[in-house]
Amino acid sequence: MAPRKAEALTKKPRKTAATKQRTRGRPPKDGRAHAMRERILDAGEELFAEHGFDGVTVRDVTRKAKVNVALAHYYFGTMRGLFDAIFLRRAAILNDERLKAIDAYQINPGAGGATIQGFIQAFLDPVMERGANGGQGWKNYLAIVAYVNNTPKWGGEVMGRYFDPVIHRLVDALRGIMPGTRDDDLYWCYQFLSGALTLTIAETGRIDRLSSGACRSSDYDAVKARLAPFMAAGFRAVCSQKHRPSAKPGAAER
Amino acid sequence: MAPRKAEALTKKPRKTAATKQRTRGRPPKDGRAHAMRERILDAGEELFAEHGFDGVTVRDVTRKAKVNVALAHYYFGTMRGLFDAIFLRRAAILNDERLKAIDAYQINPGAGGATIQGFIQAFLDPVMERGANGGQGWKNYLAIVAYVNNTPKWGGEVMGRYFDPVIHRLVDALRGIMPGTRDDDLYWCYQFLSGALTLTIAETGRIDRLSSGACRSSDYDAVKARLAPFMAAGFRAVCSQKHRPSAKPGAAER
DNA sequence: ACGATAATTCAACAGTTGTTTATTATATAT
DNA sequence: ATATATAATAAACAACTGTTGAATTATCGT
Repeated sequence: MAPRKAEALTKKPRKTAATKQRTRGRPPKDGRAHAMRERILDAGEELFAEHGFDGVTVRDVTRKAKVNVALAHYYFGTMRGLFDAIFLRRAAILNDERLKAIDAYQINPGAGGATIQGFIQAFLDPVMERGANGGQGWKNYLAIVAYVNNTPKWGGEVMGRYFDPVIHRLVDALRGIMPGTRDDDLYWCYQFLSGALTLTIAETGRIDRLSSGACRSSDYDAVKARLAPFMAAGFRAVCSQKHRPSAKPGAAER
Repeated sequence: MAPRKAEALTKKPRKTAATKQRTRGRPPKDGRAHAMRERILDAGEELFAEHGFDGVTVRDVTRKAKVNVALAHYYFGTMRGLFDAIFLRRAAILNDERLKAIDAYQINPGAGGATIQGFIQAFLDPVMERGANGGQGWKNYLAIVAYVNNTPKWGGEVMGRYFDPVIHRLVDALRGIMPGTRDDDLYWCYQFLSGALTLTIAETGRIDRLSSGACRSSDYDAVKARLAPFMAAGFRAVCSQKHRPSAKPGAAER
């Protein structure tokens, strides 16, 4: 590996007098308790969002947080522990909002009753809201969720532990208004929805270049206006076709 | 880092006589030239598919390929060079097939003329075919494509360099049979398609658990039967709505 | 037959890695 | 006031990292 930093070494601040610079020991409290712990979480969130788990070192994180390396292990034990803490910090908040949004829609779906698109919109809205107006911290967090969801090593287990309840809530609601739909149809459709959402919150910048500027990865308003209608139509197309005798695909379309 | 291997050291094979084990130097040719070069590519493909770029070391690759570390640098210069070589090896094949599939469909779309679903199916078919019947090598490669597409660091540049032509070909074809469609609608819809496809070829195993076994990540036949109809319906729903005066989403549905 | 070239391993390099232990300073409970 | 718990840094650890240069053996062009 190539050397990363080449700085002139600073002269060691011998504690003669005058300055009395404290460099070790517990700091005097200044309002915020656990301030450094959260600095570590924020720095890690930013770095993991950009480089993934394996692309980040503990020292990268503590350097960005302006904190000693050992402090990360003091609070989180291992690097994996740090990652999990970052993942957990916002997961509960987001999942709670999503469950409530689906419940609220089911209780009061507005005129005409509940629709597929309505449930999907409820499922998506909290994510869109955080992505659009939650600040950089939430953007970074969503990028981490995208990373985890797409990583074979973790996509199975880690995502499931935290996100499954909301997803089952959505699938159940959709099954309720599309009676007789097969489970495999429902879950495959959910996967298509999940993939589209995942790539969106990853904000890779790919669509920006691909569309020559017609779209911007960060434009959550544009996504919000299109994703739910798109997905609802997809669910309807796949789940309504009565394909018991394995009907050839491509029969009825356009 | 925890120690990785703890093996009893083998006794050094002093070249007295009899065995005459050659351990260094150019090997006598036995049919296959560049056999070791391809062993490195295969080993890297498998490892990068599972762990991503940063989760793999050159030594991991050469160990799996049963080859000396230095040989990887002899052939590929840097680790990044190795990754690029792996990415490139199958990219040309796949893209060529996809371009031909779209062309073939446009020339002879069958009774009733070309459809949205038809073009999407042509775009997807080569991927589905390789994923279903291409063997483990192609599965690993597709997982790498998924990894690159979802990684902010590379999703923008690397993917574009190799995959853009096929995508523009698809988008142009779709614009042709949906005249007047706005470019942002088209490209956002493509992103939804791309995300769904990406998560599928990542084969994370998530849907297996989520669906309690109703779906299997590796079941490309199931995907093939559902993805194109789903996406075609989504494109139609988003691209046909004449939303010049920014029509409220959720107005006409179900 | 022979020199050049290609393909491979060996051995080392300097820097980085996750983690641990020792040390220091403040806060808090008694 | 004093002991204990908390929050932080400093320094070290052994293992691992990407990469390079030298050594070794086979093939190929002449």
